[in-house]
Amino acid sequence: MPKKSDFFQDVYAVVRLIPKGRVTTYGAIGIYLGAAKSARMVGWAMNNAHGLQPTIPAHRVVNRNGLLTGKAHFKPPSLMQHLLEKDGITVENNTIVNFKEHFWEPLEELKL
DNA sequence: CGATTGACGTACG
DNA sequence: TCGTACGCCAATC
Repeated sequence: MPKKSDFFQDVYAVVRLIPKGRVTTYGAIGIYLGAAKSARMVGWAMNNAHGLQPTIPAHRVVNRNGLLTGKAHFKPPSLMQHLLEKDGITVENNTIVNFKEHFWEPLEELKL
């Protein structure tokens, strides 16, 4: 059977591997997959991941600025911030506080 | 099948 | 520092 774009599957795998209390960026995932310039595809993967199983912690994936750009796609939109705070992450003005400290880079954690 | 859109990021002025 | 332009690739219109 032909398998679908491994790119999307890989995105889901990486997002699922994000530890609790940590966040990453679309660009970081794209770089890890070897598609640094295809950060948009990561976003598309999330869009497709919405509602699929296992649950994808997309709330831990934000843009490079630490801004919850995808919060509008959650149900309700405030759910994203809620989940992040539940993980111990402070969110203010749709932006992660101390984003750099919470940043989780797949290349450093998965390269092993 | 062509044009537009999109949960991004970088480059340029 | 801010705003605009472009690239990237898949899905949608």
